[in-house]
Amino acid sequence: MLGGPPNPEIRRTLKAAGLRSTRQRHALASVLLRHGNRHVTAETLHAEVRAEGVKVSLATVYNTLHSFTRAGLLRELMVESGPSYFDTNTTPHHHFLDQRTGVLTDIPNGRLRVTGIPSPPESGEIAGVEVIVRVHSGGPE
Amino acid sequence: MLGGPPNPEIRRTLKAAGLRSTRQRHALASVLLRHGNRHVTAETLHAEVRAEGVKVSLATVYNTLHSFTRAGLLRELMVESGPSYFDTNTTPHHHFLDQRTGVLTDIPNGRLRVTGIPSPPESGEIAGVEVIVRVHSGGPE
DNA sequence: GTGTTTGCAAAGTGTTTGCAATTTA
DNA sequence: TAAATTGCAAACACTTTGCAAACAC
Repeated sequence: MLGGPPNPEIRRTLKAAGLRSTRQRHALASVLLRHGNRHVTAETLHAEVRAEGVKVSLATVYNTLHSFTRAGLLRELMVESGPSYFDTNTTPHHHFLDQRTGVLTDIPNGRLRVTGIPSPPESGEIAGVEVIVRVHSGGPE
Repeated sequence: MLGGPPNPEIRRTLKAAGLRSTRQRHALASVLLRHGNRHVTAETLHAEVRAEGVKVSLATVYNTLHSFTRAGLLRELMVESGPSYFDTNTTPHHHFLDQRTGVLTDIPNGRLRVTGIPSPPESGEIAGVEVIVRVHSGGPE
């Protein structure tokens, strides 16, 4: 399903990000951007492209995830110990973290507000605010 | 400064937490609880007790940090890739993270509010809300 | 004395890196 | 063909673990 000819739209996306369109990057971008918002780790993404028959090394998956992040195509989330997550939703938003399953879910940018932030120490500027709402779901009955 | 006789208050704290008062745990607790709120990693704490002349292995520091966390004496923060931080302030509060220096600072429990959290997926219950305010400070002139 | 804790070294995870071979533009 | 990218294996940072010796109660 992925060995075919390059998709011109993905090629354009990579170009626009200043990245050469290689077979590996194309396959990764294609999987990442195929559905809506996703939270992947290097391992899960690697498994996914390989399952489609594309040969990519794990090191390349790491490199590519970072390139994509630098290019603004992804956002990196360091939520727990364990692997980093990469979020295909790069707009400002926050997350639910299910403590039992480890699953991350977007909190849609909407009603959630953080107010009353005091001014930062060291005369610094606020670069971003991240909210994690830890949830414990009741497990399967 | 730390090789002396055990401090009875620290012994009591450990006892109350259901932990035997060993030389190592006593030294670690003593350093941790000496000043106000602190953010330590296993490495920084290890260096600190050893600088006081107490011999403790790094493995024991890790074990002890987790015991203390389980006992409610510390709170673990996983803020970035890199090492875990342990916070001696176990009351609900949030943090500034200086992106340049990596330094964590408490946001005192006060005006900061998170409002408009939608109900969690999977009929889960909210177990906690964590806010990280990323700050970029202007570096030393 | 008995069960707990320690320290070491080894193993484990997740990630990065050096570098030769390959590929892209 | 020049510059970028890949893949491998080795290195890396942080953390956990197995187990014998040491220790607290």
